[in-house]
Amino acid sequence: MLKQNAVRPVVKAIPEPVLRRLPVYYQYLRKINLEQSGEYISCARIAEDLNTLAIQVRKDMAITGAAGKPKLGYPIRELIKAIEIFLGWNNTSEAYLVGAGNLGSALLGYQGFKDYGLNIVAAFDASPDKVGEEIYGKKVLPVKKLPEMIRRMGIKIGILTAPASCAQELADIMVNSGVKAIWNFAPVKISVPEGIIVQHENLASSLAVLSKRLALLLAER
Amino acid sequence: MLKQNAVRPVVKAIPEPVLRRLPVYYQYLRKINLEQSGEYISCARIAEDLNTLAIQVRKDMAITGAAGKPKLGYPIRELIKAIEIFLGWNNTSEAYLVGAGNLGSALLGYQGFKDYGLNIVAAFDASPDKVGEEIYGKKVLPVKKLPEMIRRMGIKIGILTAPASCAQELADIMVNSGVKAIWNFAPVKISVPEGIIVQHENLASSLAVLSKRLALLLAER
DNA sequence: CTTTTATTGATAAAATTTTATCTATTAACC
DNA sequence: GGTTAATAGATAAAATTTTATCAATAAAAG
Repeated sequence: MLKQNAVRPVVKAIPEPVLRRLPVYYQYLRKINLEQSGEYISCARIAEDLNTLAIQVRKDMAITGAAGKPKLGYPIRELIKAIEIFLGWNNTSEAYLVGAGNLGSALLGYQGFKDYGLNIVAAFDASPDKVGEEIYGKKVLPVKKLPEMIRRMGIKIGILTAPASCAQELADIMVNSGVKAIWNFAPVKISVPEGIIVQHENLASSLAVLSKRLALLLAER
Repeated sequence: MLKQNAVRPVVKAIPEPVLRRLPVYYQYLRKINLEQSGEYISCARIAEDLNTLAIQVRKDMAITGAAGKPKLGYPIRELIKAIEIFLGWNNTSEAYLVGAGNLGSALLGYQGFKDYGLNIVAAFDASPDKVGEEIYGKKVLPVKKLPEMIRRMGIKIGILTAPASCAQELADIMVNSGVKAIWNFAPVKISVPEGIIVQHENLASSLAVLSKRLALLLAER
């Protein structure tokens, strides 16, 4: 009999702060890779440019498995590759976007996602006005067809940009049809069964950090 | 002579995770306040609904200064008010948005900001096509006028939704004209003088967390 | 009016994350 | 080729954040 507990954490949980920093390095390194000719880059340099600490950069890189050389630093392209592979951005995942409003349209038009291995295949909306339209080359389909399409295409990622009032309902539909991860832009918490991932994107959270810092700054006299 | 160091941290630095959670409570509490009739709500209930831990909720609430009553919980409306005041969302700040592209337009159209004390007064863009337009009732002005307008209106917050390639340049303009905080949606790190706040909103960071979790989930067989 | 119980608030422990220090490696220089 | 210096990698310490425990309080019940 196999000891399940001993086997499970082969894939050690990655600290969220690390995961959030990796894309920052990634964007930076790709830029550097285009701009400069050198093959290698040091932690110190990365840290300076991104104003953080060299040690943190080194630790973060260690997590992706990237290896550097003493006196030289990390090979830039390998570093990029390592992050890409680590995050699973090397092979594209297809996603449906649900809710073709302002924000939804903006996301449909965002070219950057392909760099992150995300391909938004189509959009869905409840409004008859929007259905049939094309937004940045992506078809807008009726929500009614969502379950069938998720199943047929084996879609695992849903991007939820619908109003708060229907977010839960749409999340349920997605989950029941086989979606495993929901990127939730609606400003409400949505409940999902265990084993389903919800990544809540909350502009307000970010704004809160800014607001409070600004308030403190301005209060300093 | 006053000891500056002793005086400075009257306003204790607030942990960022706490700041990021407060808006989640805020959104939740406002919803609860409309939906249910009870005056009070307990940590346990909040924690259950938001699936987190009661202790964490209590700690977070303590930071805002909100006080609860044994056996009853927290007065809902006071809690909402406490968060609002704590984050400085009770009095509105005016902001300019720079870069009226897809994302910029989406933000201009987002009604929620007024709940967070943020009022986007106008947009600026470099493209002559966009200048003169109105987006969701907000005028799009030429970037050339940005410095003057920031000064004249005493704007402290800039929302940067321009392409990566001109982000730094626009940030410099804003800072030089008096902006104290930049909410940066461009996928590049921008450098600012000390004392200026940059809040970097990186979709890729959020996506990274989702990607990795999904990869781990699917790898679990 | 006393007892019970749910709940906050305070204090303490544990876990995690960040930062520092030290060691080993290797390219560049002499 | 040996020496120096820059840099990654490993280990350890510090700081922060989360979670647990316990004590105090006051509403509700008897």
